[in-house]
Amino acid sequence: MEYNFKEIEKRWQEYWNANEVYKVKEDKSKPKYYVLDMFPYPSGAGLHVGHPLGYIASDIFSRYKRQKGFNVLHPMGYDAYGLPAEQYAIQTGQHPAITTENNIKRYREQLDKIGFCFDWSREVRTSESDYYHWTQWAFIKMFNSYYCYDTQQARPIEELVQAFEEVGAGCMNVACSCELNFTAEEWKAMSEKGKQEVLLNYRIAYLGDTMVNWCSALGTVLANDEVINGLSERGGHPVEQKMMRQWCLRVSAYAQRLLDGLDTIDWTESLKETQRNWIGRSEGAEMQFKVKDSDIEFTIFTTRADTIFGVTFMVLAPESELVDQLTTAEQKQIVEDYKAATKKKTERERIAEKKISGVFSGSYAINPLTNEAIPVWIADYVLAGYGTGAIMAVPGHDSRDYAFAKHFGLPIIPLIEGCDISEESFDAKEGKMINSPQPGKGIEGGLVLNGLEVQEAIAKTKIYIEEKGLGKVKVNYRLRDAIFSRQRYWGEPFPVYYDADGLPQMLPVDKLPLKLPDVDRFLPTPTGEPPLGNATAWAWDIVNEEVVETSKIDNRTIFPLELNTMPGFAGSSAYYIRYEDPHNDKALVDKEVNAYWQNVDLYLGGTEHATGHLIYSRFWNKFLYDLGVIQDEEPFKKLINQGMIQGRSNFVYRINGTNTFVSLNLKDKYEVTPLHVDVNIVSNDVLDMEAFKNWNPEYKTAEFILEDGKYICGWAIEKMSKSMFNVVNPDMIVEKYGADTLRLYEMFLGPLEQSKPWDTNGIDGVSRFLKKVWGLFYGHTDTLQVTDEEPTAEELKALHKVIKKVGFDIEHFSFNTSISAFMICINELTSLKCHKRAVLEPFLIVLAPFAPHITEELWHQLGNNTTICDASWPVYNEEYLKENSVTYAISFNGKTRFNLELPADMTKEEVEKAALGNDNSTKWMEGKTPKKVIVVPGKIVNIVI
RNA sequence: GCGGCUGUGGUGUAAUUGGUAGCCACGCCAGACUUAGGAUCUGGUGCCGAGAGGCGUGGGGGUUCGAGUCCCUUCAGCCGCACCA
Repeated sequence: MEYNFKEIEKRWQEYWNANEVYKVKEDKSKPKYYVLDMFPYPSGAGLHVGHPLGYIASDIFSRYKRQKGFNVLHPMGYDAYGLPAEQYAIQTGQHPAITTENNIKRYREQLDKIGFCFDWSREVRTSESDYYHWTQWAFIKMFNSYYCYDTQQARPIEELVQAFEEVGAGCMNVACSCELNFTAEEWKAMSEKGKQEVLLNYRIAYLGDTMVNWCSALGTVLANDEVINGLSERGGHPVEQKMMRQWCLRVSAYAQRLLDGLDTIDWTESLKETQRNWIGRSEGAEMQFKVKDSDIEFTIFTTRADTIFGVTFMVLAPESELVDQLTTAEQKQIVEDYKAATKKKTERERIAEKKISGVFSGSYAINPLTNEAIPVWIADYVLAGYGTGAIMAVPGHDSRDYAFAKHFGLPIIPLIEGCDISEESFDAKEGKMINSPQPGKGIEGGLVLNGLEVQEAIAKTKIYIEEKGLGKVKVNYRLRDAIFSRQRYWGEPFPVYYDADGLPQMLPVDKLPLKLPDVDRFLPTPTGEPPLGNATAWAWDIVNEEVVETSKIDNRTIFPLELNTMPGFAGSSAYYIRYEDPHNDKALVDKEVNAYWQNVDLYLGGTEHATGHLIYSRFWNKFLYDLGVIQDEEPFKKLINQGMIQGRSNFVYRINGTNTFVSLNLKDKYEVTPLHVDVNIVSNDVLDMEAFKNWNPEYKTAEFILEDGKYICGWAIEKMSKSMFNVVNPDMIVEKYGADTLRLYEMFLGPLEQSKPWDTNGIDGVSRFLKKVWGLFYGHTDTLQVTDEEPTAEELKALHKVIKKVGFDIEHFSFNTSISAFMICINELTSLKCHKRAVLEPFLIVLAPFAPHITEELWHQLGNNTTICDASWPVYNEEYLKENSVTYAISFNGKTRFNLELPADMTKEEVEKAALGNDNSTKWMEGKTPKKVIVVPGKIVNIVI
């Protein structure tokens, strides 16, 4: 009987669906385990073989955990809002909801074929209103919260208002956009509008004027992580900096917690490091510098407070507000020109140019420690967005300041003993300080750093400036607030309207969800408003508390709704929580349900989300934790990044000017052009010539120069993409080899976390293996090959070896080696014909879930009435593995010379004796007596002569 | 520039975590069965050497009886951050 995977897989797929085998409920009698995959964006191209890699791994792990007695939550859903569907809509007029629906259908079909154990009853889609209801709800909560640094958590905004009424803003240690200082009286004197404007500086979701990444090609702003080297991540369009009023999330308030949290989670070091870089904590000090002959004072940030005596000039970012204040009349023209020139350049150009430029402002600042006057320059190498947009320049010990000083002939002072600054600055934070000014000479206090190590000097200077009130210790973060508005249609609408004062107001939460309205065109309105401006039914009737059609309104108080939509990361930030309680219409998640499922135990997905989704999601989660909605501060306990599957392209070589193609190893004899050929008509690099002729009319008349009667194609590793004809579709593999083969092969390809090219060439190995498994049960007959014989000791040993190894490897996410181990086991068990075969079933269920159909009959013969899916992992018994003999490697002076098989229960002394007392040893010892004999039990005996 | 990761046969990889390097596969070679083979089965396959034997985990050095594994150094590749003060 043939191994008929098509029939087997179809039958099981139907069985699973009909019986809802993988549906899970909270079950307090079992420990929970939560396995999550990063949900896919359902693109029009469907899945290629790279997509299921992580899903297969998580599926194996889920099935394993389930067999180990855990109640496993393993859901799946769709990140359904996003740009591609909208771009497609703009081009074709097809509504994104329709394309998305179609794509999801296709995805589901493909996923089902591969045989995953997802609980589809918990499916979520970010574009469904009962899902984004809770995205909008969280946004409102963020709007109504501020961040308190003292308690390190989000607090209700009412508390802040109360504090303002009682003590004003002076001594509040809270996160805000710009530091404000007002008394309780001043606060009370403000108008309601004024108060609201002030509060926007504190809210966690706030409307603020910020420099944004504006991408005119996409017609929207983008978050920092969506911009790579000055180009948009999607589409690669240029991005410019622009000041715009946008919704933002105060992610920066959580910087320290996002950093600290990394130490509590089990992620790869490289990913944590990427996040640390992105958060970019730096400890330093802020110092005030007075401007000579003026009342103006400005603040700089430095991590090298110890270099204060080496400051020879100051630099302001051209965008800094101080520039206008500090520019003297005679420098005005030159400064204006410089500002204009800088503005014209994109950030990308500025970085790429690497040309030193800058102008003198005409003003001088006073070094607060030496009272010396130092020139203030304006240069674009200082960024407005980081720190205070102003620096003290220490050319002796900072390479950028050094280059600037050399270029403009400014003085350079060395501050560290023995450093050579004739060619370059000395940036290292090590060495003994020199060149502190002598105390007394009219210098206040007198800070002397001479002789101190750099680190000591930094600490001493910080203390000094705090004591003297010259500045304060400050921690700076690179992490910016997230810009949360997109001028796009296909996203979550904001639950926001604007009142008569133009102030943003939240919709009442009981009116959520605010549904995305229909529009007939997806481009911005003629007046330049976002696409939602095309909706006729898009205003808020405050009296009747409803969304109304503006065209039908007469004499009612209505206010315009926000026309921006939320960005992609809004919907993906808390989806894991929603899976726990997907149909709850009272809350994001029920508290008790959340207390049971908690956070994600294992999260699988690609590294590409390191600075996007994985930061936002942690932020969002921490915010919900602060609210008390969920019980865990971190969303994902363990994270595994599966590697990318690259494409393996094939080439044919056309002799120039002909329609003749020459095989790979003969091509050097001709002038040829390599051409991509569809990998699906190539097998083991051998071209199917008939298929090639039919592939493209151009090649209908193709002729071939063969080697050994075959046409051998060349190959290269490239990104998997349509244009390179190297896309391998999982459906085709399933069709040809079966889903179990696909699953096993994807795992067998190599370590999960490594990127690797897809190469269908090796798939025959696992395909043969599964046929062998089949043969193990059926032999060459149609009847099940089973006897009642007890298994032999050898068979039991093979079985228990594999129980141990496969279990261990799965727990360590080493799926390739666990499959290898299983293959060895099957090879060893070919003779096993007894009922113990049933023990193999758990392995099959975990690694190749359709295959247990093979033993379905056997299962019932054995009197089991549970479903095979409930099988439990076999109990490992060390006893069967015990060896009765051990092979020792006998070495002389560290060189192994022969092996010796000895009984396993020998003592060290007995082994030593046996090792020395044989002919081989006598030969190698050449009559000498051993100086030392080292016995490693069960492994090696080294005899030192 | 700073930080992280990775280097093993013709190929993908493995190594009980310091113990006979190359498991399991692909490919290749030989054989068997076949009208046929892109089917199946059996055996072989790190490199050099006719052989005994020697050499082998990017290179160099070290620790150790013993190193792919630990330490130092160097080279190559991939990834993240980057006029971040």
